[in-house]
Amino acid sequence: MASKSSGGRAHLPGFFADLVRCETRLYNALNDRLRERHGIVTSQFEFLCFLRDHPGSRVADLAAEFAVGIGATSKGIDRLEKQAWVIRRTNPSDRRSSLLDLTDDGLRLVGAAEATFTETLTELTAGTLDGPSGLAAVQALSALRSVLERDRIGLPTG
Amino acid sequence: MASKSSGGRAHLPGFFADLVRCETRLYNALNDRLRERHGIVTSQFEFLCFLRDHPGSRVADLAAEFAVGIGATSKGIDRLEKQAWVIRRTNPSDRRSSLLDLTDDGLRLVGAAEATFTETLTELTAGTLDGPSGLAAVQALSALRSVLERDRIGLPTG
DNA sequence: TTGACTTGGATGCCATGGCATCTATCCTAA
DNA sequence: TTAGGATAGATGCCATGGCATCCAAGTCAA
Repeated sequence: MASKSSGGRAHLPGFFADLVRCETRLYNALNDRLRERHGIVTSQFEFLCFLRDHPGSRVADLAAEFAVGIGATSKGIDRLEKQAWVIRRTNPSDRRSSLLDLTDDGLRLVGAAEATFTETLTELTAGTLDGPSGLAAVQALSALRSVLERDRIGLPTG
Repeated sequence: MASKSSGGRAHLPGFFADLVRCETRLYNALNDRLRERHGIVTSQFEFLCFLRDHPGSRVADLAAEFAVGIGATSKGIDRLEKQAWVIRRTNPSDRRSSLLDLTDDGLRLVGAAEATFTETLTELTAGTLDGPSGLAAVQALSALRSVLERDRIGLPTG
């Protein structure tokens, strides 16, 4: 009662539980579909999308975007490169790093996978995010994400 | 334009990205705090909370709740049992399964960890979930979770 | 009762991520 | 120029989760 907005605080634990459960189940369901239709999983789809939208990124850029470790990111790119969806180009202005780009195959793949992704997500969330409350949810999560990124919250060590 | 509520559909991919990024970073940050102060990670905290609130649950109940595989759940309980925070009691009415309960140590642990958990979460989300828009977000995620659970979306195989 | 089938969950193998470590490269100051 | 430190990221070890498999126990029909 004494603190302002204490009404919101009270269900923070519930909010977190819902957040994690939604994420887990959507991620699992998208994994199934993407694997079945395109032979990739959601994390790979996200890497490919990012590289399409940010060509010439470095491993560290992906790691920061997705809040995963550098090592894991490097290994993830290894796997995408092994499939010839991504190429590492030596960075001409800093030979410690590489610049990452999609191959033509990678570009085709991400286009096809994106259709599956959007379609599946639409189907899974049908109805529940329409309307003003859904819009508010979308905006609130976006705001929360911005704050977490600004404060560099939850970045793994390496 | 032709479809109703198409305005919401358009940013579904963005919504998903924000959802996953928030989840990842909050989970990472909570892991750090809980590990440092109590020697557990967030997934263990969640298991312990569930067992406190649902004593006598079976492995399958936890698996369903958290949308993880039975095998992974069994191994997670192994680890909690090894620390003497949880005990398996043979189920008198079905000897294939065990009933799970917190020990006194487990009960003390979950109480202490809960304070850290709520405090950290409050700190990390400070401001962004207050107000009517935040409340709507909380409710929308809760509704989405209900639908995903009702339709058994995203449950792993084993 | 018993034999076929189902179910709960324990276990093993593999893939992935965190973290520590290592190397190559870059930067800075003397 | 070069020595000391910082940085990018590749690699190795370990922990965890998915999935397949296996076994014990339950169910049901004949």
